[in-house]
Amino acid sequence: MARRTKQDAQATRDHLLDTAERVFLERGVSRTSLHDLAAAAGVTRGAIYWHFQDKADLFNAMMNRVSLPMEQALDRSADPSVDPLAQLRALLIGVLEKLVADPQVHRVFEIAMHKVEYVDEMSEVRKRHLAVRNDCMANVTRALSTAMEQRQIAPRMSPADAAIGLHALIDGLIQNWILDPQAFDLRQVGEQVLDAYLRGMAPLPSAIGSASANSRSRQCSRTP
Amino acid sequence: MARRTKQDAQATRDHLLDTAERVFLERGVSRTSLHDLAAAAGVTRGAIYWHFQDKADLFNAMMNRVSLPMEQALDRSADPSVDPLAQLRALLIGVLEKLVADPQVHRVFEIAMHKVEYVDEMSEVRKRHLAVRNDCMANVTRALSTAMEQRQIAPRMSPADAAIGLHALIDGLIQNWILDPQAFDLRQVGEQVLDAYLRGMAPLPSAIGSASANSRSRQCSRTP
DNA sequence: CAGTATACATACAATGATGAATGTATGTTG
DNA sequence: CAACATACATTCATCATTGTATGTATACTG
Repeated sequence: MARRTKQDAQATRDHLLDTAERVFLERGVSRTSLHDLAAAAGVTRGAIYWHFQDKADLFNAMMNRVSLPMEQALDRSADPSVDPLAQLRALLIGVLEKLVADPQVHRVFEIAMHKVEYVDEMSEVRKRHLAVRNDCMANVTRALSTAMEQRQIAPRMSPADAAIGLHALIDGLIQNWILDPQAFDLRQVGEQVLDAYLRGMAPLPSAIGSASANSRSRQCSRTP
Repeated sequence: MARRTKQDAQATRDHLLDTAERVFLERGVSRTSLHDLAAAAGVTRGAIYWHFQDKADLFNAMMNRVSLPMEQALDRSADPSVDPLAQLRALLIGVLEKLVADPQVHRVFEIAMHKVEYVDEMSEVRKRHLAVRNDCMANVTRALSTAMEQRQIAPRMSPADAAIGLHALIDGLIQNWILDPQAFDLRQVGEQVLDAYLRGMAPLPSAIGSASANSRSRQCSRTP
């Protein structure tokens, strides 16, 4: 075969990444040779080496297809002015919904969690994971800080620690759901569990007279 | 070299597993050849093939060295009679403490989470993980059920769902701590976060007159 | 104190993965 | 339309890994 048009080349590249999602999910990243990938995509290794430097480069491209949009989405929705807790809640539930609704996100998350070893060239992926997490945690911490100022949550623990817990809760839910999606309804159970945690951070209703603003953390039945 | 005494053989086996923990952590499971392992342990592949069928068998043995004791510990401490919530709390915090205190547990957890791909022969490890989780979840669900009967927690959600959340919370904390142990104090933050979640499951204090038994979930300052 | 099973080491054959080098037909540009 | 860059395919040499088969010295057993 010979040179195709640029659109064709882009299609080949996309198709390679789609195929990588499938094959990585099946056989794991390290057990998948570039020959396997090429064969599954109906091309030869030459095509892969044309579009990507090596397997790690291809893997990063595959991850970025889903992680970049999600990061942008997270950064866009930062408006800490009114009802930060409700915003945070909506945002986190939105992540769970995305995971359930978008099979590509599901696939890539499962690969990142169970089908790759974070060593050598993949350890930079882990660093990136850490960076994304820290960024996310900073956002959540900021939101919780504002929520605390507005007396939506009580100052039992620092916003940073509360954010760690919130992040761990969502992370753990996703982790467990990926491990066995049949086990429970991520969206519904996630909402219940998330509300329980938020309720636990709310001020004591017995101190109703003390706080100025609202003390409810459950005007939450939005985002169906 | 030739035949050693039985104690020597057992020592060789243990040393192989110790070495596997180190090398798997460094290079990942699939990128570690049995030659690498043998060399790192100061033996040849013959020794490995004598003690284990293959790499998967060795990996399972390595996992079982820490998972079997933990399972037994979990099963032993099932006494749902008095204050099930406090018992559950102590048990979960005990897990976090174990993780912080025992570097071997730390290593093996990190391997299981970030240094192995759950495919092919390793997929049975994943099944085992699922089985252990289900067993654990059953225990937690039972404890929460009892707690609900004793009005320690409110019937907002099913004990099973609440257990999912609790497990996710601990899982997520561990996951995040393994990812970056410097980021926070697993023991202390874990306790705070766990208490927040439990508080969120408690009955509303406004309904104090309705419940018969105790409504406190925080006589918790045991297990230092 | 032989004989046997044990606890490894060594050697071997088969397979498979990698990266680079090269070939080639075709779009694209001037 | 010529010249060049592109988008792959093909080939090759090298190295790594695996499982097994065999060797061997020693601990244990009767």
